[in-house]
Order: sequence, then C-alpha cells, then structure tokens
Amino acid sequence: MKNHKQNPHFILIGNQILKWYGQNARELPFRNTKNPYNIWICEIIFQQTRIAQGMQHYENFVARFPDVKTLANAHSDEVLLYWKGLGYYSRALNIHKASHQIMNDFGGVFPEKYEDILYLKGIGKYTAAAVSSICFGKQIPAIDGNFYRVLSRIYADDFDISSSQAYKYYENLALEMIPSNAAGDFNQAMMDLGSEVCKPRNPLCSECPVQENCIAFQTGKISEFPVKTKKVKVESLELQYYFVGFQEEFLIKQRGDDFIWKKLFEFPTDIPDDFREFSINEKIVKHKLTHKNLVININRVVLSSKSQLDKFAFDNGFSIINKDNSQQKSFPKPLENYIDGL
DNA sequence: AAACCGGGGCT
DNA sequence: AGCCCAGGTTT
Repeated sequence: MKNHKQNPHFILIGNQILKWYGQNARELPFRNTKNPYNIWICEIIFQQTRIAQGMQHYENFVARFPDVKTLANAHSDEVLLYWKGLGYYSRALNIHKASHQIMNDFGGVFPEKYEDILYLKGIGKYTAAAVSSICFGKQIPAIDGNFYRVLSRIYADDFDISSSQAYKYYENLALEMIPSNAAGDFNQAMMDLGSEVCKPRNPLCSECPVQENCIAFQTGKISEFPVKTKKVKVESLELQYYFVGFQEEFLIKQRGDDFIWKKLFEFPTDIPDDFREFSINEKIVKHKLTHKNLVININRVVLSSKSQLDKFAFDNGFSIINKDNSQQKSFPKPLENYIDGL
C-alpha cells in the first residue's frame, strides 16, 4: 500500500472539497438541524439507501416519532410500519432497541461520546462518526461508499475497497485531510461530492474541485476505480404461502427475527393436510433481492364461513386481519402487492 | 476477515 | 442482468 502521508497535497485537497461543499451543498431537510436524534435517524435510513428513495420515509418517521421518548414508547410493529418498503428491517428494530438504550442507559439524552454512540444498537463506525462530527464537532472521518470511491480515484488506489484493510487505510488518510474544526461539513462534503460529481458511473469530472489532483482522472483511468472484487452470491429460493380468507378477512402471522423480512407479517406458510386439497395454486410471484431470487407460490384456500375462518385461526395460531386494515401492518413487498390486487 | 442482509433505481 | 446506494451484525 502506498503511503500518502508523504503527499504534500492532501490538506489542500481537503480544503478544496470543503470549499466546493460551501458552494454546492445539497439542500436536504436534515441539513437544517444538528439535533442528534434527527441526524441519527437519517443516517440509519440512508444506510445503503438512496436519498430520493428514503426521503419520504425520513419525513414520515420524524413526524410520527419526533424524539427518543416518543420512539421508545411506541410499539415495534408501528416502527416497522414506518419502515415498510425500505428493506433491511433490522435497522428499524435496532433503532427501536437503541431508543430504549438511550432511555435506560443515558437518561433519555442522546450520548455525545463517540464510544457511547458506537455502543448503540445498529450504529457502527460510520454512523457513530457521522453523528459525532455533524452534531458534536468531533474530528472523526465517516468512511462510507462515497469516501472509498472519491479517495480511491484521487490516489488511483488499486486495492480492494471491500477488504477490511481499506477502512483503516482511508481512515488514516482522512484524518490527515479533514480541515480543522470542520469534520461534520467535510464528511457531508464527501457524501455530496461522491453522489453528485464523483459518481460510480459517468462521473462529472469537469465539475470536480480536485480534478487537477486526481490521479485516476489525469491518467484517464477513472473507470477503473474503485476496485471491488467481492462478488454477490445469489441463491434461488422457493417460498410457499397459503392465502386463507373469507370475504374481506384473511389469516396472517408475524415472522421471526431470523432469515429475511424480520418481524414482518406474512400469510401462513403451511396448513393442515386436510385443507390442502381445497387449495389451488393461484399465483407464482418472482421477487429479486440482492442475495436471493425468490419464487413465491401463493396458494389460495377459500373457506365457506366466517366461523370456519375463526376456527382455522384459533387452531393454528394465526391472526385475522381485514383487507381494509392491512395498511396497518408491514408486509413484504410481494405480499403487499398481492393484497393490493385482491 | 468474510458472509450475510431488502429494495429500488440505473444502465 | 449487474451494479450501486449516507453500512452493521454475525460468524
């Protein structure tokens, strides 16, 4: 690995990026506050999630849960409901757990120490650094995908950014680069530069404040960086569901917190043998996740009376929900689509 | 250190 | 069809 500490320009680069940010910062709702609660929520929502995709969720979430206490007092099912469609549902459950940690371990006040923030569920080094720098002025770099991409291009680093060494490497580099007393703005500058200019594809190098110092650009090799060798394995999987309904009501059950779709609601995955002969395979839905290609068989069991539905639910531990109330539960996307199409 | 995890948007 | 995204947790 190269040693950039001998590069006399890295402080200059940090200042160039910060100056660019002063003139080109995106106007985002959470840029108007340094309230750690709001910054925390937005950082979690925007983990692995595009700004445009998560913006409405952020607005809805902080409107319903404006502070730690409100969040801690809510039921986890309602927190999940506000997460519907975002994916990585562990994030919602962890936010809820962390709100309890803040109430119990920090007297309901969001902690200011980096180590305390890192201790909270769902907060790793990136998020702890982001909150620390933005809300509390700590001189800590928040290393995210944008950071890797921008710096790997500037220095034409050809080592794998998904390797565990990359974090330490860029953390050390960033510490030399952050303008003093401006870590929060610098970290956000890297996010904006990475998403608006130094984009994964078709970067706008003509608008880049560090174009002259970017080795990848100067050597015409922008498209070769960052180097990422990790390949995503995609597994095919078949799921069975039985839609058991009568008139406007049907059966649901809450998932466990293992596998996918943690704590979301779904249809029965199995039914007693004597009902299977009355089920028809109504629909096959294909659903792509990042790591799994799902084939979902939705079988339908039509019952002949309300009392039959009630007995079915009681005997097998299912809950009954009315189609009109299904919006109040959080279903996986393909099941939500099925319900909407009823 | 490496594997795993949802969904949407983009090319 | 593959890649990416304001990463964290588990093994």
